[in-house]
Amino acid sequence: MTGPHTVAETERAVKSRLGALHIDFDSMAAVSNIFRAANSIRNHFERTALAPQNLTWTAFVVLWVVWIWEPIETRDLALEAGISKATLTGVLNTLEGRGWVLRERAEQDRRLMNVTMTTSGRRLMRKLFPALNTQERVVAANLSSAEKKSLASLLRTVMSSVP
Amino acid sequence: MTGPHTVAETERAVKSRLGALHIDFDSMAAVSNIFRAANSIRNHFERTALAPQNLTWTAFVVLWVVWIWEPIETRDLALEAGISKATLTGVLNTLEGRGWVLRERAEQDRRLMNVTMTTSGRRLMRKLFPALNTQERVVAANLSSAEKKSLASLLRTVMSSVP
DNA sequence: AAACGTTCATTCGGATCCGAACGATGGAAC
DNA sequence: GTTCCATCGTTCGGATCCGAATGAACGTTT
Repeated sequence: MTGPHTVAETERAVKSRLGALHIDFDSMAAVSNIFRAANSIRNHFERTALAPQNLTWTAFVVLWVVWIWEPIETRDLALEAGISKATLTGVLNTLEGRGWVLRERAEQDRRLMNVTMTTSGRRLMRKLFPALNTQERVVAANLSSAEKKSLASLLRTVMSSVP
Repeated sequence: MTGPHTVAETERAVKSRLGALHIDFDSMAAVSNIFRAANSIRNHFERTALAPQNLTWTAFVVLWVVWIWEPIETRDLALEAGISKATLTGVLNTLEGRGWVLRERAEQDRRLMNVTMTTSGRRLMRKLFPALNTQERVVAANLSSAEKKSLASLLRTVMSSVP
C-alpha cells in the first residue's frame, strides 16, 4: 500500500480487472490513504520515540490513557484505547510486568478491575509524551494549522459514519 | 482512543499532567484521529465485507495487490501491502493454503519468489472488491466529492512528511 | 574457482490482535 | 434463598506483526 504505483496507475489496473462499473475511486483513495498513513506513522513512531523503551504503539496508547484518566476500569480502558478486552489483558500483562501500571480489583464490584499508574510509569510518560508529540509535529510539518484542523475534522466525519 | 471523551476534555487533562509547555494539540488531534479512523474502519470492514470469507484486512490487502499486479515478487508485494517480509510469509501461507494464490520460484534468480493468482482467487476478488468498495462508500458517505479528494490529498502530504 | 559482501525469503521469539467460550460476580424476580 | 440473566476480566485458538538471525543464491573480485 505504500508502494511505488501512482493513483492513476492503480485506477487503470482496477478498471482492466473489473470494468469501470460501480467503483467509487474517490472513496477508495480516501479510505486507503487512511490506512497507508496510519501504517506509515505507526512504524515511524515505533522506530523513533518508542524504540528506546521497546514499546509498541498499542502499549503506548494504553499507557497514555491510564496516565490521563487513572484510575480507570478495564472495560473503559479498552474502549478508550480502541482495542478489544482480550487484547488489553495481554497488553496490561506486559505493562504491569515492567512496573508501569497496577491492577487492583474494585472493592464495591468484585468483577471490575481498576488500573492505575506507578511512579515509574508516570516518570516514563512525562518523558515519552513530549517525545511523541515532537514526532507528531514532524509528520504534520507540511500542514498548516488550518489544514491540521481540517484533516482532524474530516476524519471525525468519517468515524461518525462508521456503523 | 474511540472513547467518550471530547477533544477539549483530553486537552485539559493533558495540560494538568504536563502544563501547556511545548505540546502541539493540532498535530496531536490530526495524527491520533488517523489512528482512530483506521482502527474503526478496519474493524468495520472485517465485520462486514470480509467476515463471510473469514479474511483479515491485511490478508485482503495482500490478495488485492496480487490481483492487481500479478505476477509480483515477494519483496515488492510486502512493500506495496505495507507489511514486513516476515509478516508476508505468514499471510502467504494462509492465502496459499486456501488456494487463492500460488508461490513459484523465479527461473532466472532462484532467490526470488513470484506470487500469482489462482482461478479461485480471481473469482473471490471479483466478488470481494465491489463489496469492499460498497463499505468504503458507506464510511465516506458524509463527505462530499471535494472533501474526499481533500482528505486523500492531506493524507498524502502527511505520508510525504514521514522520514 | 574461491572468497567476498549483498540480497533474497524464511524461521524464530516475543508481543499483539480478535472472536468465542469460560468462570466469577452481581442484581433482579419470585 | 434460589433461579435466572447480564456483565465483568480472563483464557483459548488462530492469525498477524515485526526485528533479528539464518541459509541459500547471486555478482563481483581476485
